Amino acid sequence: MLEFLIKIEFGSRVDYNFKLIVFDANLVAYVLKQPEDSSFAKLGDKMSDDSGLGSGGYDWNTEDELEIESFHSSCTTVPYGQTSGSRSLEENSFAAGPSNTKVFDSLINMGFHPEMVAKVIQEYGEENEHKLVEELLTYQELERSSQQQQQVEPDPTSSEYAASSWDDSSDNDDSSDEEIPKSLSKNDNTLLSLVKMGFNEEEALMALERLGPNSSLEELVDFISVAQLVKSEDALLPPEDKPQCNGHAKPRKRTLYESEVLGRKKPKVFEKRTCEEDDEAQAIHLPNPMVGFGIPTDPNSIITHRRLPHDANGPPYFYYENVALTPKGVWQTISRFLYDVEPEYVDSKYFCAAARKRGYIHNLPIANRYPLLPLPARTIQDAFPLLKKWWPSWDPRTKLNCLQTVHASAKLTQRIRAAVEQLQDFDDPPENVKKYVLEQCRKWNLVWVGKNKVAPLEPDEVEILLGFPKYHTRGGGISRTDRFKSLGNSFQVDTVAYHLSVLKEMFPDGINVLSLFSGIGGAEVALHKLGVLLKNVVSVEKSQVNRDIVRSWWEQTNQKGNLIDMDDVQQLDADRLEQLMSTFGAFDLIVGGSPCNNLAGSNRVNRIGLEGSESALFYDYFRILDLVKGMTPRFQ
DNA sequence: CCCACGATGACCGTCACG
DNA sequence: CGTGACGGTCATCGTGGG
Repeated sequence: MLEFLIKIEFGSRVDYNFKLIVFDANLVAYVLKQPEDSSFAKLGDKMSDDSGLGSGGYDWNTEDELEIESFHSSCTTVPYGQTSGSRSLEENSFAAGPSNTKVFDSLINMGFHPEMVAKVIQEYGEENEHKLVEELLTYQELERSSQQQQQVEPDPTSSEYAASSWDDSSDNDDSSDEEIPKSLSKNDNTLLSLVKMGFNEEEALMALERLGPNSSLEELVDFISVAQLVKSEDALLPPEDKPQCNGHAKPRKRTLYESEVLGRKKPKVFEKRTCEEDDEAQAIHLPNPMVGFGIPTDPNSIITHRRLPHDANGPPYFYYENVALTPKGVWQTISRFLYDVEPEYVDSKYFCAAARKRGYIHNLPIANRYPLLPLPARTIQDAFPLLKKWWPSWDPRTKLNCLQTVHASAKLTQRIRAAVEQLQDFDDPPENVKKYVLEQCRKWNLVWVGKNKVAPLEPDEVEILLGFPKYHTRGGGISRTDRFKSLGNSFQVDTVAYHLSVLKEMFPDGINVLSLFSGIGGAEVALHKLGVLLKNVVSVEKSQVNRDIVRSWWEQTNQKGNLIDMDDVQQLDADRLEQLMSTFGAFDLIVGGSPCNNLAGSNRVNRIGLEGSESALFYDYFRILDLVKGMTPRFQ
């Protein structure tokens, strides 16, 4: 079966090639002059450095992209599969090069195909991982859109099988995951031979994958030669045909690919990303005021209709959350993974007395939302009436800032007391004292708890602000520090409940929930408060204390359904999901907020973006969501 | 009006230590 | 387990210049 596909694929590839014939005499000359140079990568790097513009701006990887594209949509049956099998492939293909396996590993862990990862690393180097992710996403988009195209208008000569093979096997990736790398690892020697012959290992690898494990060395050499020729063909595009892109090389090949190969409507993503300026222009910017598609307290703010990208539609419904203020580009990446759904940015200060700026990406309907009742107090003074007595007139705060995992030290509150005690007139302090005190109060979310006294909030108070039952996190062996930590990492229940409220009417008999990174169960509490019956909840949470909290809440609220908890998202693979779904049926909702450690502004140590060790768990959310999405039709 | 510039403020945190 | 020390990025806003 695999061989059959590959052969057809090869045919289709040749079709593509002929659409792209443009010769680059310079490049051909260069290649010929250096027949012993085994690494075309050098050339590629050199070229892409001064990239895009001018006569030297040869776009080395144009053909690679086609290769990836066509290979991926046909041979590989798991779009973003991540397997141990891929490892061997990765190691083999990189053994010869000076590769940073950390970067490679991390990209593989995000679920990208090793082949694609190898390509982009070669093209862009390893230092800018974010860039690499962007590129990989771009490839994925391309793949997705062409896959759709194929489904809509199958091409009898080349590509109809692609859609069907993909569809048929998207549910059981096990077979394919193993199949491809196995066959490749059997060809280590062949690969080695090709590299020794002076071929770039990537090209060799590509050829091997293309022609199958049983192809002869001659065939492979032939294939690579043709590939090289075609690469060079692409390079002679007249410069004026190349969009001017601020010195960045890649965009041209996309437009080329779209117009020449796809020849059909351009995927939105590529239009957006044609030039750097467009990147800027379409950068997701935060709404002001940050009310998302509306808040219950301002009917004028409410939008009841939006258009979801086709791929985004359920089942299952999904709901993803993370901090709104991330390093640049993070939400673009998240959004592109999550089927290009536009984030809904909401500040929970419109739901409670504390700010909490978060982005939510979900495919839920947005009409007829309703809030939990009673509405929580939305000012500090209403939420904590006892504080009013001590609140100075010159502290204008009515809302708290974001509730975090840490709180102010006793020493700081002591310093503030000292500063305030010295005042001759408490109600009218000098400007510098006022400024210092207010600054610290805002920074640490301090409240006035007595004469000259400020203090951080207690965990019980944080629970209330976040919409949890009082003492939700108290007792059962959890320390005060851990309470702050768990609460600081949690959902604001009222905000999430408002978004999830549409489920109540849709699922009168209850829902099955897959809750990833559950924490202290913000989503579960929200659903329960909404009166949505929880039939089966599979909850994945690393922290034991958090799992205990959820379990204890589950028992305390006399839930009739099942709570299955797990400690590691990595355990949740296709097999496990298959097992769960065949026991309970399909999941109706996949909810989760992945760790923000490497994104949050409070992190001074390693706020390194989505590829950070914690925040990269987002890719597991996506991986699992995408798996479930593929499996769901069978369990409906 | 537009743009550049600086000031201001907010931020689901990490680490070593006792 | 509690404590206390540790900046930088990013968005917004006001200002002054063209």
